[in-house]
Amino acid sequence: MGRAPCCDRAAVKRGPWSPEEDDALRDYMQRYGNTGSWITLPKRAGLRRCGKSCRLRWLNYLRPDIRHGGFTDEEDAVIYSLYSQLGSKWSLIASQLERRTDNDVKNHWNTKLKKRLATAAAAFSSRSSASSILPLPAPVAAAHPTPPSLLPLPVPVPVKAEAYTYDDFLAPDGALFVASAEGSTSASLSAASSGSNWSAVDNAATNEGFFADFCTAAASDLAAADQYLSGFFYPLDPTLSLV
DNA sequence: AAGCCAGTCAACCGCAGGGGT
DNA sequence: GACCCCTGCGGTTGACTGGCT
Repeated sequence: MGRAPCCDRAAVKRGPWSPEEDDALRDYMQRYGNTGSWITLPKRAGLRRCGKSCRLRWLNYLRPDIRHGGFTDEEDAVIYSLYSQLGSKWSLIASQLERRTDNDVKNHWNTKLKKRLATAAAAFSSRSSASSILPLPAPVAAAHPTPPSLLPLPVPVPVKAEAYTYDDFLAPDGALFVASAEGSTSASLSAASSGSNWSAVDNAATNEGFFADFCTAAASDLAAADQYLSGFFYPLDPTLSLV
C-alpha cells in the first residue's frame, strides 16, 4: 500500500506557475509570511496548488533574497570542493554560497560542472604519457559518506583564489603526500592529521588508489598534472578539515 | 522554414527524519 | 514506543529554448 498523497491531486493545479499565481503567493508571503503550515497556505493565499508546490516555488524562485544563474568561478570552486567532501548534499553546499538555492546548485552541477570535470578527466587520460597506469575514474562519480569531522561547516567557506598545482600535493619534505596514504579511503583524514587540507585527496582516494597512481604518473608529466588539477580541485581553509 | 537534438531549469515525486501526541 | 503530521531533501522528469542540419 502506497503512502497517502499530501493533497488531492485532482483538485490542485500542477505544472508551471502563471504570473498571477506568482503574484498571489508573493503578495501573501510579503504580507503575512508563512505563519501556519505549508499544507494550509494555498487555501489561505487563495491558490489551487499543493502546499509543497507553494513551498518550492517560494523557496527556489520567488524569495527576494536569492540569485539565479551566473555562477562565478569562485562559486564553482566552492561547489567542486564541497562536493568532493560531502557528495550530493546540495542544501549543505548551497548554504555555503551566498543567496543560492539547493535546486540551483544541483542543476548547475548536473548540467555544467559534472560534464566539465568528466571532459577534463578524459582529456588528461588520453594525453598523459602515463595514462596506461591511471584508472582515471570520473573523480566525482561516487558520493561517499560524510566524514563526521567535517561538520559543522564554517559559514562561509573560505576558498583560496588559485587552483591546485602539482606542488600543492608535495609534502613539506618534498615527498608526494599521497605516498603516505596510498589506497586509503581516509586519505583526507591523514591529510588533516598531517596538517594538510586538500579536499581533492578524499575525493580521489575513494577511487581505489587512484590518487596515488595519479601522483606517480604525474611525476613524469608535470604539465599534464597541472592542467588536470587546476580548475577542479581547490584547497580549502584548514579549519574546514580540522573541526 | 521545418525538424531534430542537446542543454537547461522549474517542478514533481517519494523518502527520511524531526517534533508532537 | 508507536503513530501521525509536516518539512526538507535529493533524484528525476518533462517542458522549453536555442543551435544545428
